Amino acid sequence: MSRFTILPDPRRQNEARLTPCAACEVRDLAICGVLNGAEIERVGAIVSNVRVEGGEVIFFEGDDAEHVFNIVAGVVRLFKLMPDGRRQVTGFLYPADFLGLALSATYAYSAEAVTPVRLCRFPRGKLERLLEEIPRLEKRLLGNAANELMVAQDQMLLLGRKTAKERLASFLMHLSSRAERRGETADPIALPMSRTDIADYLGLTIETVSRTFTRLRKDGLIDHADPHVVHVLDRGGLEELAGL
Amino acid sequence: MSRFTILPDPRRQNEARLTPCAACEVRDLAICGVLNGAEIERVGAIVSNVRVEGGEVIFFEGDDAEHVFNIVAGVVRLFKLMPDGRRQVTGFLYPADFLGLALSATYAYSAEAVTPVRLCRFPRGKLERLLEEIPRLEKRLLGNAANELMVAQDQMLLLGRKTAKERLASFLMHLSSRAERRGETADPIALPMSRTDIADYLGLTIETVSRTFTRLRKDGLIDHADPHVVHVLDRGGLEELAGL
DNA sequence: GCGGGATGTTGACCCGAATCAAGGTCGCCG
DNA sequence: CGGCGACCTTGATTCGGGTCAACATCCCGC
Repeated sequence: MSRFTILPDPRRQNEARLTPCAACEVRDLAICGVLNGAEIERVGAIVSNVRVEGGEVIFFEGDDAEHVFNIVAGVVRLFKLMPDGRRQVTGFLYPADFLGLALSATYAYSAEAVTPVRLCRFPRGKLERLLEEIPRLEKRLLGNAANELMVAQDQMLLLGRKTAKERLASFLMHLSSRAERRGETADPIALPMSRTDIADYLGLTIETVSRTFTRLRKDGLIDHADPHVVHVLDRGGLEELAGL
Repeated sequence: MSRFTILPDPRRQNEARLTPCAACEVRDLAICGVLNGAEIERVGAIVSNVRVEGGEVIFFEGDDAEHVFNIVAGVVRLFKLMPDGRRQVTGFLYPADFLGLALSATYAYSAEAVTPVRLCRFPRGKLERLLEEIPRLEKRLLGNAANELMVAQDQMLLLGRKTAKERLASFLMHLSSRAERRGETADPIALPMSRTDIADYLGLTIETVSRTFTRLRKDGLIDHADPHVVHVLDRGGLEELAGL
């Protein structure tokens, strides 16, 4: 019934208790980065560690929003579905990203693991109580939300007004600069998601995504032997196309 | 140089001081709805009343984000521009809506008045200090942001996956239910914005918007003698089309 | 009341991306 | 190691919405 496995190995649970949030590998980048030692312990007391296999559901649009999450490792896709199956991917989340903020009682979108994922899970009620006591954390969440809104507006511009080539260039530049911000390499861009995911994110079909990759390659802007690794050959040209 | 006129008539300024935020006509619907008497006075001490003519700029993307605003009366459009002039309208704001939340030092989008507008203007720094002292207000802003994010995701689905007919139906249902929430009539839907605005909001051209209005009319879903007033003939059909 | 600009509608045609269809590549399991 | 299924690429054709163009309507100022 459960959609994820709480780490079942007692040794691991123990390990989680011994090296909790204080030693979290994404702490500084995540919302927890604003917390001091005493505060981080309080957070540690309410979180669970959760694993989800690639392709598995984390939650569905309409589910009771009982938890919020921080991504510790792996990549997650968020999406909305129409009754006839049309899908719009609204975002890809990476380690340190926050997931599940909902005003209403239910989630407004679905979340699935793209790769195997490790999540830090907060019961919503307990987190809300913690927010009362740590205004700095609430401020951090507000900053987060403002940032997500900015990204969402960029995405609306992309979906409403850009051509297929511009969309793909924007997507690649976006991934590249995010990787850089996380301290990873900006040049060979890793694409953990499938062509279908990319298409549903960019408002295109898989065929158009594939053809557009080929066009960018023929134009000398990128190179890719492996469909999931893209080498940037002409960053300036890509940025130009992306509209930056 | 200034893009707006602070009420110049001393009688009015006086009036504003005598009947300030406490008597604000949109107070309950706006973020100020969470404030008590003493708090609202503190807000009243930092706001200015501002008027903007229809078609005038409120701020441009890239401007220093010195103020945030509450809309008291009128309709505002938010949009992003590409270097070649392509425009994406990211939202229409109505009385009681909050405007200008920005994490960065500059606005991430432009705002213009669609109709003549009255704004309540907060210097950003002063509001931030107020937020420190009134956590309830910050919580309200967070709720606001979460809500805007939900709307933004719906809009991404619209822009990425819906047909022209579905987009227009979604738009009309959206306006209608917002009007209802503000206590206005849900049936004759007022469209204060131009076809160009609607097109740039829905990721279409004005011609397609116009043709699609005609199609909805021929399908018996709506009626409109005046292009800025739409009568709903078949709400169920529109909702179905909109995907609800 | 009349002329002109802004806004909206309609028609003819075109084009970029969708659809339909066929292979290609890779990895996994028997 | 061979076959099957998932995923990606490429080609041929179609189609929804864009572009270009003409015209209608309204409003505003003179």
